[in-house]
Amino acid sequence: MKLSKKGEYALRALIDLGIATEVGRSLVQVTELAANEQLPIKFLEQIMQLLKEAGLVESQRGKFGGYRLALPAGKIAIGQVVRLIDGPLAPIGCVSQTAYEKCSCPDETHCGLRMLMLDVRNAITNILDRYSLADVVEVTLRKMRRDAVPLPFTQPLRAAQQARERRKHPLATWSGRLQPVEGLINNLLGDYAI
Amino acid sequence: MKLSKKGEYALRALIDLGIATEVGRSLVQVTELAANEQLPIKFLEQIMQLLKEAGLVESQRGKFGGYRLALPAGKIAIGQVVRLIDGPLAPIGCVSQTAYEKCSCPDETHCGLRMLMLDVRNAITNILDRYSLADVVEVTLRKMRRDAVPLPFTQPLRAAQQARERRKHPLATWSGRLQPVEGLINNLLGDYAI
DNA sequence: ATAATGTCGACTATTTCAATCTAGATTTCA
DNA sequence: TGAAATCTAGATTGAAATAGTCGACATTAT
Repeated sequence: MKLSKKGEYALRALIDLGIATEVGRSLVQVTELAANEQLPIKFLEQIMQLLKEAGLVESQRGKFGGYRLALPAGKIAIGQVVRLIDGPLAPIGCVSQTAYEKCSCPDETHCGLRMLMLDVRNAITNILDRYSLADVVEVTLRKMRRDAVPLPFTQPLRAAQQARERRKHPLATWSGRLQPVEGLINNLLGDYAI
Repeated sequence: MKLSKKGEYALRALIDLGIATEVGRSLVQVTELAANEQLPIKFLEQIMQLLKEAGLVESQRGKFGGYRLALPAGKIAIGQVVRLIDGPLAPIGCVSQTAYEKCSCPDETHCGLRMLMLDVRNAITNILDRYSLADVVEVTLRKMRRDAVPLPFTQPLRAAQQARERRKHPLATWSGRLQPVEGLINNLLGDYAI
Protein backbone atom coordinates (compact mmCIF):
# COMPACT_ATOMS: atom_id res chain seq x y z
CA MET A 1 0.00 0.00 0.00
CA LYS A 2 2.98 2.24 -0.55
CA LEU A 3 3.25 5.65 -2.10
CA SER A 4 6.33 5.74 -4.35
CA LYS A 5 9.21 8.10 -3.68
CA LYS A 6 8.34 9.80 -6.92
CA GLY A 7 4.81 10.43 -5.72
CA GLU A 8 6.04 11.56 -2.34
CA TYR A 9 8.54 13.99 -3.87
CA ALA A 10 5.92 15.35 -6.25
CA LEU A 11 3.61 16.10 -3.35
CA ARG A 12 6.38 17.65 -1.30
CA ALA A 13 7.35 19.90 -4.17
CA LEU A 14 3.76 20.96 -4.82
CA ILE A 15 3.16 21.67 -1.16
CA ASP A 16 6.32 23.77 -1.12
CA LEU A 17 5.12 25.70 -4.14
CA GLY A 18 1.84 26.28 -2.35
CA ILE A 19 3.66 27.56 0.71
CA ALA A 20 5.81 29.81 -1.47
CA THR A 21 2.72 31.32 -3.04
CA GLU A 22 1.26 31.88 0.39
CA VAL A 23 4.32 33.75 1.64
CA GLY A 24 4.47 35.90 -1.48
CA ARG A 25 7.09 34.08 -3.49
CA SER A 26 5.89 33.49 -7.03
CA LEU A 27 8.82 31.49 -8.42
CA VAL A 28 10.86 28.72 -6.81
CA GLN A 29 13.84 27.01 -8.38
CA VAL A 30 14.26 23.28 -8.46
CA THR A 31 17.46 23.57 -6.46
CA GLU A 32 15.61 25.40 -3.70
CA LEU A 33 12.86 22.80 -3.62
CA ALA A 34 15.42 20.02 -3.52
CA ALA A 35 17.40 21.71 -0.77
CA ASN A 36 14.35 22.46 1.35
CA GLU A 37 13.07 18.89 1.27
CA GLN A 38 16.44 17.16 0.84
CA LEU A 39 15.58 15.54 -2.45
CA PRO A 40 17.87 14.46 -5.32
CA ILE A 41 17.94 17.39 -7.73
CA LYS A 42 17.97 15.57 -11.04
CA PHE A 43 15.22 13.23 -10.01
CA LEU A 44 13.12 16.15 -8.88
CA GLU A 45 13.70 17.93 -12.20
CA GLN A 46 12.24 14.94 -13.96
CA ILE A 47 9.24 15.00 -11.66
CA MET A 48 8.64 18.72 -12.14
CA GLN A 49 8.56 18.03 -15.85
CA LEU A 50 5.72 15.55 -15.34
CA LEU A 51 3.82 18.03 -13.21
CA LYS A 52 4.26 20.66 -15.88
CA GLU A 53 3.04 18.36 -18.66
CA ALA A 54 0.01 17.62 -16.52
CA GLY A 55 -0.70 21.33 -16.20
CA LEU A 56 -0.25 21.48 -12.43
CA VAL A 57 2.76 23.80 -12.49
CA GLU A 58 4.13 26.45 -14.84
CA SER A 59 7.78 27.07 -15.50
CA GLN A 60 9.81 30.12 -16.26
CA ARG A 61 12.95 29.24 -18.16
CA GLY A 62 16.36 30.86 -18.08
CA LYS A 63 18.23 32.69 -15.39
CA PHE A 64 16.15 33.40 -12.29
CA GLY A 65 13.60 30.99 -13.66
CA GLY A 66 11.71 28.45 -11.63
CA TYR A 67 8.33 26.88 -11.03
CA ARG A 68 5.01 28.04 -9.69
CA LEU A 69 1.60 26.43 -9.32
CA ALA A 70 -0.43 26.70 -12.50
CA LEU A 71 -3.71 26.55 -10.58
CA PRO A 72 -5.00 27.80 -7.25
CA ALA A 73 -3.91 25.31 -4.60
CA GLY A 74 -7.55 24.66 -3.77
CA LYS A 75 -8.09 23.27 -7.26
CA ILE A 76 -5.40 20.61 -6.95
CA ALA A 77 -6.68 17.54 -5.13
CA ILE A 78 -4.07 15.31 -3.56
CA GLY A 79 -5.61 12.26 -5.17
CA GLN A 80 -5.16 13.79 -8.58
CA VAL A 81 -1.43 14.08 -8.02
CA VAL A 82 -1.06 10.58 -6.66
CA ARG A 83 -2.99 9.12 -9.58
CA LEU A 84 -0.86 11.06 -12.02
CA ILE A 85 2.41 9.76 -10.62
CA ASP A 86 1.54 6.40 -9.10
CA GLY A 87 -1.59 5.31 -10.92
CA PRO A 88 -4.95 4.28 -9.45
CA LEU A 89 -5.58 4.60 -5.71
CA ALA A 90 -7.46 1.32 -5.45
CA PRO A 91 -5.54 -1.57 -3.86
CA ILE A 92 -6.69 -3.92 -6.62
CA GLY A 93 -7.82 -3.19 -10.16
CA CYS A 94 -11.32 -4.61 -9.81
CA VAL A 95 -12.36 -1.90 -7.36
CA SER A 96 -10.84 1.07 -9.19
CA GLN A 97 -13.41 3.61 -10.35
CA THR A 98 -10.95 5.45 -12.56
CA ALA A 99 -9.08 2.45 -14.03
CA TYR A 100 -11.16 -0.68 -13.58
CA GLU A 101 -9.54 -3.98 -14.49
CA LYS A 102 -11.08 -7.40 -14.33
CA CYS A 103 -9.55 -9.67 -11.73
CA SER A 104 -8.95 -13.40 -11.73
CA CYS A 105 -11.87 -14.40 -9.55
CA PRO A 106 -14.72 -15.97 -11.49
CA ASP A 107 -17.54 -13.99 -9.90
CA GLU A 108 -16.87 -10.47 -8.72
CA THR A 109 -20.30 -9.93 -7.25
CA HIS A 110 -19.72 -12.70 -4.72
CA CYS A 111 -16.08 -11.91 -3.97
CA GLY A 112 -15.54 -11.00 -0.33
CA LEU A 113 -12.05 -9.74 -0.98
CA ARG A 114 -13.37 -7.35 -3.56
CA MET A 115 -15.99 -6.03 -1.16
CA LEU A 116 -13.39 -5.39 1.49
CA MET A 117 -10.98 -3.73 -0.89
CA LEU A 118 -13.76 -1.53 -2.15
CA ASP A 119 -14.15 -0.22 1.37
CA VAL A 120 -10.42 0.42 1.52
CA ARG A 121 -10.48 2.21 -1.80
CA ASN A 122 -13.33 4.40 -0.63
CA ALA A 123 -11.58 5.17 2.63
CA ILE A 124 -8.50 6.28 0.73
CA THR A 125 -10.27 8.35 -1.90
CA ASN A 126 -12.51 9.93 0.71
CA ILE A 127 -9.38 11.52 2.05
CA LEU A 128 -7.19 12.05 -0.98
CA ASP A 129 -9.92 13.32 -3.29
CA ARG A 130 -11.55 15.49 -0.66
CA TYR A 131 -8.50 17.43 0.47
CA SER A 132 -6.46 19.73 -1.71
CA LEU A 133 -3.02 21.24 -1.67
CA ALA A 134 -4.59 24.31 -0.10
CA ASP A 135 -5.72 22.29 2.91
CA VAL A 136 -2.28 20.81 3.44
CA VAL A 137 -0.60 24.19 2.99
CA GLU A 138 -3.01 25.83 5.42
CA VAL A 139 -2.40 23.33 8.17
CA THR A 140 1.34 23.33 7.63
CA LEU A 141 1.59 27.10 7.82
CA ARG A 142 -0.67 27.25 10.84
CA LYS A 143 1.49 24.78 12.72
CA MET A 144 4.72 26.48 11.71
CA ARG A 145 3.46 29.90 12.76
CA ARG A 146 2.10 28.56 16.03
CA ASP A 147 5.53 27.17 16.89
CA ALA A 148 7.39 30.13 15.39
CA VAL A 149 9.28 27.92 12.99
CA PRO A 150 10.97 30.00 10.26
CA LEU A 151 8.99 29.72 7.04
CA PRO A 152 10.74 28.60 3.87
CA PHE A 153 10.94 30.76 0.74
CA THR A 154 10.68 34.02 2.61
CA GLN A 155 13.84 35.31 0.92
CA PRO A 156 13.07 37.04 -2.39
CA LEU A 157 14.57 35.21 -5.32
CA ARG A 158 16.70 37.93 -6.83
CA ALA A 159 17.35 40.54 -4.15
CA ALA A 160 20.47 40.28 -2.06
CA GLN A 161 20.23 39.02 1.50
CA GLN A 162 17.81 41.19 3.36
CA ALA A 163 17.74 41.54 7.04
CA ARG A 164 15.39 38.93 8.33
CA GLU A 165 12.49 40.02 10.40
CA ARG A 166 12.95 38.52 13.80
CA ARG A 167 9.59 37.30 14.80
CA LYS A 168 10.14 36.00 18.28
CA HIS A 169 6.99 35.19 20.02
CA PRO A 170 7.85 31.78 21.40
CA LEU A 171 4.64 30.40 22.77
CA ALA A 172 4.57 30.08 26.50
CA THR A 173 5.01 26.42 27.16
CA TRP A 174 1.51 25.35 27.75
CA SER A 175 1.06 22.79 30.46
CA GLY A 176 -2.45 21.59 29.77
CA ARG A 177 -3.25 17.94 29.40
CA LEU A 178 -4.39 17.90 25.78
CA GLN A 179 -1.98 16.73 23.11
CA PRO A 180 -1.75 18.31 19.66
CA VAL A 181 -3.83 16.28 17.25
CA GLU A 182 -1.84 14.37 14.75
CA GLY A 183 -3.74 13.94 11.50
CA LEU A 184 -4.47 16.62 8.95
CA ILE A 185 -8.21 16.34 9.04
CA ASN A 186 -8.56 17.22 12.69
CA ASN A 187 -5.96 19.91 12.31
CA LEU A 188 -8.14 21.58 9.72
CA LEU A 189 -10.58 22.14 12.57
CA GLY A 190 -7.87 23.69 14.73
CA ASP A 191 -5.16 22.47 17.04
CA TYR A 192 -6.24 20.55 20.07
CA ALA A 193 -9.57 19.95 18.43
CA ILE A 194 -11.68 16.89 19.19
CA MET B 1 -1.26 2.21 -3.14
CA LYS B 2 -1.37 -1.25 -4.61
CA LEU B 3 -1.73 -4.61 -2.99
CA SER B 4 0.69 -7.04 -4.64
CA LYS B 5 -0.49 -10.13 -6.48
CA LYS B 6 1.22 -12.16 -3.81
CA GLY B 7 -0.79 -10.43 -1.12
CA GLU B 8 -3.97 -10.77 -3.12
CA TYR B 9 -3.41 -14.48 -3.73
CA ALA B 10 -2.59 -15.07 -0.09
CA LEU B 11 -5.86 -13.46 0.97
CA ARG B 12 -7.84 -15.36 -1.65
CA ALA B 13 -6.34 -18.64 -0.50
CA LEU B 14 -7.02 -17.90 3.16
CA ILE B 15 -10.59 -16.86 2.43
CA ASP B 16 -11.06 -20.09 0.52
CA LEU B 17 -9.71 -22.08 3.43
CA GLY B 18 -12.15 -20.23 5.66
CA ILE B 19 -15.01 -21.09 3.35
CA ALA B 20 -13.88 -24.70 3.22
CA THR B 21 -13.93 -24.91 7.00
CA GLU B 22 -17.38 -23.41 7.04
CA VAL B 23 -18.77 -25.98 4.61
CA GLY B 24 -17.17 -28.84 6.52
CA ARG B 25 -14.08 -29.43 4.49
CA SER B 26 -11.04 -29.60 6.73
CA LEU B 27 -8.30 -30.02 4.14
CA VAL B 28 -7.86 -28.30 0.78
CA GLN B 29 -5.09 -28.99 -1.72
CA VAL B 30 -3.07 -26.28 -3.37
CA THR B 31 -4.29 -27.41 -6.78
CA GLU B 32 -7.88 -26.96 -5.67
CA LEU B 33 -7.20 -23.50 -4.32
CA ALA B 34 -5.41 -22.56 -7.51
CA ALA B 35 -8.19 -23.91 -9.69
CA ASN B 36 -10.94 -22.25 -7.71
CA GLU B 37 -9.35 -18.81 -7.86
CA GLN B 38 -7.47 -19.27 -11.15
CA LEU B 39 -4.04 -18.74 -9.67
CA PRO B 40 -0.65 -20.07 -10.82
CA ILE B 41 -0.06 -23.25 -8.87
CA LYS B 42 3.64 -22.99 -8.23
CA PHE B 43 3.40 -19.39 -7.15
CA LEU B 44 0.60 -20.26 -4.79
CA GLU B 45 2.63 -23.14 -3.32
CA GLN B 46 5.33 -20.66 -2.45
CA ILE B 47 2.79 -18.37 -0.82
CA MET B 48 1.22 -21.16 1.21
CA GLN B 49 4.68 -21.89 2.52
CA LEU B 50 4.94 -18.34 3.84
CA LEU B 51 1.55 -18.57 5.45
CA LYS B 52 2.57 -21.80 7.08
CA GLU B 53 5.83 -20.37 8.42
CA ALA B 54 3.80 -17.50 9.85
CA GLY B 55 1.54 -19.96 11.63
CA LEU B 56 -1.62 -18.98 9.81
CA VAL B 57 -2.14 -22.33 8.14
CA GLU B 58 -1.25 -25.92 8.86
CA SER B 59 -0.30 -28.49 6.29
CA GLN B 60 -0.77 -32.18 5.95
CA ARG B 61 1.87 -33.74 3.73
CA GLY B 62 1.67 -36.67 1.40
CA LYS B 63 -1.14 -38.12 -0.62
CA PHE B 64 -4.54 -36.60 0.18
CA GLY B 65 -2.68 -33.87 2.03
CA GLY B 66 -3.49 -30.20 1.90
CA TYR B 67 -3.84 -27.06 3.94
CA ARG B 68 -6.19 -25.81 6.61
CA LEU B 69 -6.38 -22.71 8.74
CA ALA B 70 -4.23 -23.02 11.84
CA LEU B 71 -6.41 -20.55 13.76
CA PRO B 72 -10.09 -19.71 13.95
CA ALA B 73 -10.88 -17.35 11.06
CA GLY B 74 -11.95 -14.72 13.56
CA LYS B 75 -8.42 -14.59 14.94
CA ILE B 76 -6.82 -13.74 11.60
CA ALA B 77 -7.07 -10.04 10.84
CA ILE B 78 -6.76 -9.05 7.22
CA GLY B 79 -4.17 -6.42 8.09
CA GLN B 80 -1.98 -9.08 9.64
CA VAL B 81 -1.88 -10.99 6.38
CA VAL B 82 -1.19 -7.94 4.25
CA ARG B 83 1.64 -6.84 6.54
CA LEU B 84 3.12 -10.32 6.42
CA ILE B 85 3.23 -10.46 2.65
CA ASP B 86 3.47 -6.83 1.56
CA GLY B 87 4.94 -5.04 4.54
CA PRO B 88 3.58 -2.02 6.40
CA LEU B 89 0.16 -0.63 5.55
CA ALA B 90 1.23 2.99 5.85
CA PRO B 91 1.73 4.84 2.56
CA ILE B 92 5.02 6.30 3.80
CA GLY B 93 7.42 5.05 6.45
CA CYS B 94 7.16 8.05 8.76
CA VAL B 95 3.52 7.30 9.60
CA SER B 96 3.88 3.57 10.12
CA GLN B 97 3.07 2.44 13.65
CA THR B 98 4.49 -1.03 13.12
CA ALA B 99 7.58 -0.14 11.06
CA TYR B 100 8.39 3.53 11.52
CA GLU B 101 11.11 4.98 9.36
CA LYS B 102 12.42 8.52 9.40
CA CYS B 103 11.66 10.46 6.23
CA SER B 104 13.67 13.09 4.43
CA CYS B 105 11.77 16.12 5.64
CA PRO B 106 13.64 18.12 8.28
CA ASP B 107 10.76 18.52 10.70
CA GLU B 108 8.13 15.83 10.91
CA THR B 109 5.95 17.64 13.40
CA HIS B 110 5.31 20.45 10.90
CA CYS B 111 5.00 18.27 7.80
CA GLY B 112 1.59 18.57 6.19
CA LEU B 113 2.18 15.59 3.97
CA ARG B 114 2.88 13.46 6.98
CA MET B 115 -0.31 14.60 8.69
CA LEU B 116 -2.35 13.74 5.64
CA MET B 117 -0.73 10.36 5.17
CA LEU B 118 -1.31 9.59 8.81
CA ASP B 119 -5.02 10.01 8.17
CA VAL B 120 -4.74 7.68 5.19
CA ARG B 121 -2.86 5.11 7.23
CA ASN B 122 -5.50 5.26 9.94
CA ALA B 123 -8.30 4.93 7.42
CA ILE B 124 -6.68 1.82 5.99
CA THR B 125 -5.85 0.15 9.28
CA ASN B 126 -9.27 0.97 10.68
CA ILE B 127 -10.61 -1.39 8.07
CA LEU B 128 -7.91 -4.00 7.65
CA ASP B 129 -7.12 -4.43 11.33
CA ARG B 130 -10.74 -4.38 12.39
CA TYR B 131 -12.06 -7.06 10.08
CA SER B 132 -11.00 -10.66 10.06
CA LEU B 133 -11.13 -13.57 7.69
CA ALA B 134 -14.30 -14.65 9.46
CA ASP B 135 -16.04 -11.42 8.46
CA VAL B 136 -15.08 -11.81 4.83
CA VAL B 137 -16.08 -15.46 4.80
CA GLU B 138 -19.39 -14.69 6.42
CA VAL B 139 -20.35 -12.06 3.90
CA THR B 140 -19.17 -14.12 0.97
CA LEU B 141 -21.17 -17.17 2.03
CA ARG B 142 -24.22 -15.07 2.75
CA LYS B 143 -24.16 -13.54 -0.72
CA MET B 144 -23.51 -16.87 -2.41
CA ARG B 145 -26.36 -18.55 -0.56
CA ARG B 146 -28.72 -15.68 -1.23
CA ASP B 147 -28.07 -16.01 -4.96
CA ALA B 148 -27.94 -19.82 -4.87
CA VAL B 149 -24.43 -19.87 -6.26
CA PRO B 150 -22.84 -23.32 -5.83
CA LEU B 151 -20.38 -23.25 -2.94
CA PRO B 152 -16.81 -24.37 -3.51
CA PHE B 153 -15.21 -27.28 -1.65
CA THR B 154 -18.46 -29.08 -1.02
CA GLN B 155 -17.06 -32.28 -2.57
CA PRO B 156 -15.29 -34.46 -0.01
CA LEU B 157 -11.61 -34.81 -0.74
CA ARG B 158 -11.22 -38.53 -1.09
CA ALA B 159 -14.63 -39.94 -1.97
CA ALA B 160 -15.51 -40.47 -5.59
CA GLN B 161 -17.85 -38.04 -7.32
CA GLN B 162 -21.09 -37.93 -5.44
CA ALA B 163 -24.33 -36.80 -6.89
CA ARG B 164 -24.62 -33.10 -6.29
CA GLU B 165 -27.57 -31.78 -4.41
CA ARG B 166 -29.49 -29.54 -6.73
CA ARG B 167 -30.43 -26.53 -4.72
CA LYS B 168 -32.60 -24.47 -7.01
CA HIS B 169 -34.30 -21.60 -5.35
CA PRO B 170 -33.60 -18.81 -7.81
CA LEU B 171 -34.68 -15.62 -6.11
CA ALA B 172 -37.68 -13.95 -7.68
CA THR B 173 -36.34 -10.94 -9.48
CA TRP B 174 -37.03 -8.18 -7.08
CA SER B 175 -38.10 -4.91 -8.63
CA GLY B 176 -37.60 -2.51 -5.75
CA ARG B 177 -35.50 0.61 -6.04
CA LEU B 178 -32.74 -0.24 -3.56
CA GLN B 179 -29.46 -1.57 -4.90
CA PRO B 180 -27.38 -4.23 -3.14
CA VAL B 181 -24.72 -2.49 -1.10
CA GLU B 182 -21.27 -2.91 -2.44
CA GLY B 183 -18.69 -2.79 0.33
CA LEU B 184 -18.04 -5.43 2.94
CA ILE B 185 -18.70 -3.30 5.95
CA ASN B 186 -22.29 -2.51 5.08
CA ASN B 187 -22.80 -6.08 3.99
CA LEU B 188 -21.91 -7.22 7.45
CA LEU B 189 -25.06 -5.44 8.53
CA GLY B 190 -27.12 -7.20 5.91
CA ASP B 191 -27.95 -6.73 2.26
CA TYR B 192 -29.74 -3.55 1.32
CA ALA B 193 -28.66 -2.05 4.60
CA ILE B 194 -27.95 1.68 5.05
C1' DA C 1 28.77 37.47 -23.93
C1' DT C 2 28.08 34.72 -19.90
C1' DA C 3 26.05 32.79 -16.16
C1' DA C 4 22.13 30.60 -14.38
C1' DT C 5 18.39 28.02 -15.14
C1' DG C 6 14.84 24.87 -17.16
C1' DT C 7 14.36 21.00 -21.04
C1' DC C 8 14.94 16.68 -22.91
C1' DG C 9 16.34 12.20 -23.67
C1' DA C 10 19.21 8.52 -22.85
C1' DC C 11 21.33 5.65 -19.59
C1' DT C 12 21.98 2.57 -15.48
C1' DA C 13 21.92 0.01 -11.34
C1' DT C 14 19.07 -2.19 -8.01
C1' DT C 15 15.13 -4.18 -6.38
C1' DT C 16 10.71 -6.20 -6.65
C1' DC C 17 7.32 -8.87 -8.85
C1' DA C 18 5.56 -12.85 -10.50
C1' DA C 19 6.46 -16.65 -11.46
C1' DT C 20 8.82 -21.33 -12.99
C1' DC C 21 11.85 -25.31 -12.50
C1' DT C 22 13.97 -29.08 -10.28
C1' DA C 23 14.61 -32.23 -6.93
C1' DG C 24 13.38 -34.21 -2.63
C1' DA C 25 10.58 -35.70 1.50
C1' DT C 26 6.21 -37.54 3.22
C1' DT C 27 2.00 -39.98 3.30
C1' DT C 28 -1.72 -43.10 1.56
C1' DC C 29 -3.20 -47.09 -0.19
C1' DA C 30 -3.19 -51.01 -3.44
C1' DT D 1 6.84 -52.97 -0.63
C1' DG D 2 6.02 -49.78 -4.23
C1' DA D 3 3.56 -46.38 -6.88
C1' DA D 4 1.05 -42.21 -6.81
C1' DA D 5 -0.08 -37.96 -4.95
C1' DT D 6 1.14 -34.28 -2.38
C1' DC D 7 3.72 -30.85 0.27
C1' DT D 8 8.79 -28.82 0.89
C1' DA D 9 12.62 -26.21 -0.41
C1' DG D 10 15.61 -23.60 -2.88
C1' DA D 11 17.50 -21.93 -7.20
C1' DT D 12 16.60 -19.50 -11.29
C1' DT D 13 14.42 -16.42 -14.52
C1' DG D 14 12.38 -12.59 -17.18
C1' DA D 15 10.02 -8.43 -17.05
C1' DA D 16 8.92 -4.38 -14.98
C1' DA D 17 9.23 -0.77 -11.71
C1' DT D 18 12.04 2.09 -8.84
C1' DA D 19 15.15 5.52 -8.02
C1' DG D 20 17.88 7.77 -9.68
C1' DT D 21 22.22 9.96 -12.89
C1' DC D 22 24.43 12.17 -16.95
C1' DG D 23 25.17 15.20 -20.59
C1' DA D 24 23.95 18.22 -24.19
C1' DC D 25 20.92 21.90 -25.31
C1' DA D 26 17.65 25.94 -25.12
C1' DT D 27 16.23 30.08 -22.86
C1' DT D 28 16.55 34.23 -20.19
C1' DA D 29 18.53 38.20 -17.31
C1' DT D 30 22.08 41.09 -16.74
